[in-house]
Amino acid sequence: MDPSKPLIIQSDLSILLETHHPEFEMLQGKLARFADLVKSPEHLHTYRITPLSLWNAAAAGMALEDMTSCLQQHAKFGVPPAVLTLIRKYTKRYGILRMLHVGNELFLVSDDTVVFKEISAYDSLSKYLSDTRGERAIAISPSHRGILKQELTKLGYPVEDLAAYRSGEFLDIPWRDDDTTDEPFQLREYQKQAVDAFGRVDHGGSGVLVLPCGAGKTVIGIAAMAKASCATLILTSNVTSVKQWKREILSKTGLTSDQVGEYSGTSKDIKPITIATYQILTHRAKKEDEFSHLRLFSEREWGLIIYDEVHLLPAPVFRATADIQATRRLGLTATLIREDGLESDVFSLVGPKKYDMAWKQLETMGWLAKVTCQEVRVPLSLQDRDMYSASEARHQFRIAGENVAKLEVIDYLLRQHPDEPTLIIGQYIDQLEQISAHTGAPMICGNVPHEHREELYELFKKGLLPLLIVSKVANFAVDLPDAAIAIQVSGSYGSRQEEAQRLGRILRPKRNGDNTAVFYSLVSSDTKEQDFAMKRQLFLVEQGYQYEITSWQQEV
DNA sequence: GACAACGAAA
DNA sequence: AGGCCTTCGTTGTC
Repeated sequence: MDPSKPLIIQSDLSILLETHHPEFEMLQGKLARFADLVKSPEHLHTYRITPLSLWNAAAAGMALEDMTSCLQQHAKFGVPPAVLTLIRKYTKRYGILRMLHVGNELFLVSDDTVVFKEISAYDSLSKYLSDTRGERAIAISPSHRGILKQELTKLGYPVEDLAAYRSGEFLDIPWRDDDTTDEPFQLREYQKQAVDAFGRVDHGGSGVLVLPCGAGKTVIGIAAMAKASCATLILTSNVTSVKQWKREILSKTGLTSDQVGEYSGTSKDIKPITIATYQILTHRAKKEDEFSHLRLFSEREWGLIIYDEVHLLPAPVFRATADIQATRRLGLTATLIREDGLESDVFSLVGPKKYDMAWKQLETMGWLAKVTCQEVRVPLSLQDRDMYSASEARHQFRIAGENVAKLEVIDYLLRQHPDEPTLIIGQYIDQLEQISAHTGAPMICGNVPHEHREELYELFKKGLLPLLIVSKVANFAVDLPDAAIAIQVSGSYGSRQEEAQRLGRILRPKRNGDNTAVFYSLVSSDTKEQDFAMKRQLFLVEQGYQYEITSWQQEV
């Protein structure tokens, strides 16, 4: 026992980390690789180790000894033997079952005959596992490759999929020789590592790369495409992003515009490289209709499918993905967290985590700005306080979010940063209109035409407009210019992704000197909003951002 | 055939 | 639990 150590390991696989300990930051970085942060009050953070967090860590190349020794070296009261046993057991599970081809046949194999017996005992699996070939192999129908992995993962038996892929239609994708500059395009070191981690054939050909906003995920996707040299289907979250992929592909590779198609509401171009939105794949005119656009998956001999923002992948696309397991798949995301809990389907159907890069590490290397986070607690104004206590529970969150006392905090913060490009981001149109009227700055929400948006973006970029107020459009607008200050005035309940996305708006490296940016989150004190704010921050705290909490005192 | 306006879906 | 944004596909207009 050593009380000076910062970790307490509990037998339910939760870990407590003291935040004021000198080794806090180092351990935060390590734990994030194989455990999930579940609570982050000021003095003591709680992590939880789950089977899935261990499998993803193992798939990304983290050794069992790295995890256990990290715990053993820093545990105040030692590591309960039962915990070590469980970690070992779960981690080793990944790799016990493997899927592979022998000749043209697909097999589920294992050296562990006990595990084999265990899974055979499940009634729900028996229909996939009838064709046994001795004690260590079961022949699998190719059409069950996805559903079987999905089911086994849910039952606690992840499958390492080393089976072959179809090569798909060949397509030469050369990097463009750039005539206009002397500098040929170069992947950054970590981008190369990510592409290599994905491409390692001995580890299976599909998986997910986890990198922060602004790390260049598109470029990594293009590099993976170029390496695979095949017809590629790219799925992404919205039309702006479709256009962005197309632009990047045309500028970075030797492909011409007649080889790159957009599949969306307006055009249904299926080309060797085709870019589509998740929305069109899951579009139906009526609820009882079928998802007719899912046919896109088999309209061509795709050799690679890229799932951009894989944390947004909708359920019907999972189902379609289960059916195309012989096609290589690459998932790209800033976070494996889904607000709907379908993380295990990403793992089994798109693929395990192959590579991750911590946000703070990119910051240290200078690829991201140094962001300070501040939560400003604002007491409810008198009128809002009455309304808050008199309202039904389901209205209270909004009242707290729209607290008018936030206006004077905004004034104060704007005075603190007079010369820096600033975004105010919020959830409620009414509130944002009020702020717009109060500050005189323009607001962009859903019904502002794109043409007008672009004008405002342009002015903001040139520095002619110092302040821009944006609604939830900020969650989607790929082309929203970068700022140095972000003030979040309200948000959607406990969305960790939204918080990360908004912080992402100020991450791009700053040209002026110290490369710093500030993210403010305005929260009504002693309300529901305060509880949700903590939940929202979890992902960023896991990534090493510390929220400094200040209480707003009314100015006299 | 282009494009604005609208309702439905998620 | 609720609010907002986006996108699709259809209809109406020239």
